[in-house]
Amino acid sequence: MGVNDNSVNIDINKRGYHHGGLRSALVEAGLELLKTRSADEVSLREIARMVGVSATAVYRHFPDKAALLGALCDEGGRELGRLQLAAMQKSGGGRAGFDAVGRAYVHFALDNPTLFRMMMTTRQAANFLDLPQGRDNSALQLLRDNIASLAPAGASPGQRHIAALKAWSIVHGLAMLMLDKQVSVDDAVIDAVIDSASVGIAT
Amino acid sequence: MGVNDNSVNIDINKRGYHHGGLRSALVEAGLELLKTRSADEVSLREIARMVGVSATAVYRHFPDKAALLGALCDEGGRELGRLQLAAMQKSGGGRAGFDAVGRAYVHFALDNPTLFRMMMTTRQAANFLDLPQGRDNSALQLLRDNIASLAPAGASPGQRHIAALKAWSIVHGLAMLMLDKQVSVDDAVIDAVIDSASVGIAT
DNA sequence: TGTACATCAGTGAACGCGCGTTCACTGATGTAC
DNA sequence: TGTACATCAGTGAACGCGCGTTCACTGATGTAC
Repeated sequence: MGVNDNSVNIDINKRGYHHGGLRSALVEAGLELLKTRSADEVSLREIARMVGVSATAVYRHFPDKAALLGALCDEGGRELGRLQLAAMQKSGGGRAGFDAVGRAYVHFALDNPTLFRMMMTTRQAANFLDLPQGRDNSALQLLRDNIASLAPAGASPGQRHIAALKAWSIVHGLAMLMLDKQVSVDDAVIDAVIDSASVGIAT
Repeated sequence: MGVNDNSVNIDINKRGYHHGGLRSALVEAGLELLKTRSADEVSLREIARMVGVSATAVYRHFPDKAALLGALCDEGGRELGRLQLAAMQKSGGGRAGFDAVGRAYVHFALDNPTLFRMMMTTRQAANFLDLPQGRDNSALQLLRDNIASLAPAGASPGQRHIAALKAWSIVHGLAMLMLDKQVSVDDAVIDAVIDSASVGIAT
């Protein structure tokens, strides 16, 4: 601002600008872009433009566009995990915990439409119902653990599996329907659906 | 096939070939293409190529690419409606009817991955829970009617609304998770989830 | 029945577009002696 | 402290790509007199 723009720009364009390297600046910008653009509108060039760097600079940090988008998905997965864990801890666990985790899931999707879609479409990460111990999918692990603890004592593994999948389907379906504007976004409705879902599970 | 390919081609290339006009041939080819291609791999040019016609010929029948894709969605909606109605009638209605309609929904999605996604993403048609009387969305109307008839006698309109949305979320979520390969496709699992969903509703 | 003209569904060449990616390069920083 | 060299993160020009769409056109069919 003002007279000294030149020197400012010079400072900025030194190494180590962007507080943590170009790589994380690109990821940050990418996540930002994904909030308002659909998947096919997300270009490597535009992400580079947002950061104020040439498109080719990206190739210093990622082998190709897919890798850049993959990094966005990774970051999204971590963020979702953090949000769900926080929601869980705040709620105190149990049925309230399940509700909180489900709500966090839906709200994350609504806050990050394209990122959420991309994570689901392109990541194999979340085949969590079939895995004994997901490594990095702590986000979804939480959901499963919750459901397991809520199911009636006499439930068979098969029944628990179906219950978990049903619960996941509810939050996932609700998120997608609202994302696609098939159902209008309404926090009270989200709460009510999730609440009625946990009734079904706990019974 | 064989010697007379020439005359065959000449016959084919007269007006009225393709049994019903170029328009429906394009729609047919488009639906076929959508079965194996993702949304951003679907090009107007390729659909035209499949039919054996120049890309510009498409503009005789549709103002632009979006209109062509819109026609595919319309056809998809009609097909889904037919399938759900047939499933419903075959099942005899009631809770079995709900299950059958839900199964038809999921199977349609799995059989038409990109089309289903497109219908959901780009069509406003299905905001059916908020509409008093959907005109052309008979497909989704069925689901709502079923749930209304299954809900307990004393249920309030608000409760029915939530129950309907929950049911829709379950089948939609299950379909999307399987479409995205987050959950492996398994008819028995589909049946079990939908069955456990209708227990929840009928109770 | 023949002729003149309008209509209509197709053709193929051409356009501009933004994209992902490659390339040879530059100039600042770090390191060895 | 100075010099020589390697490393590294960036630059900008250029590429080929398939795309949607436009354009002027062609030739067959339908219609009026």
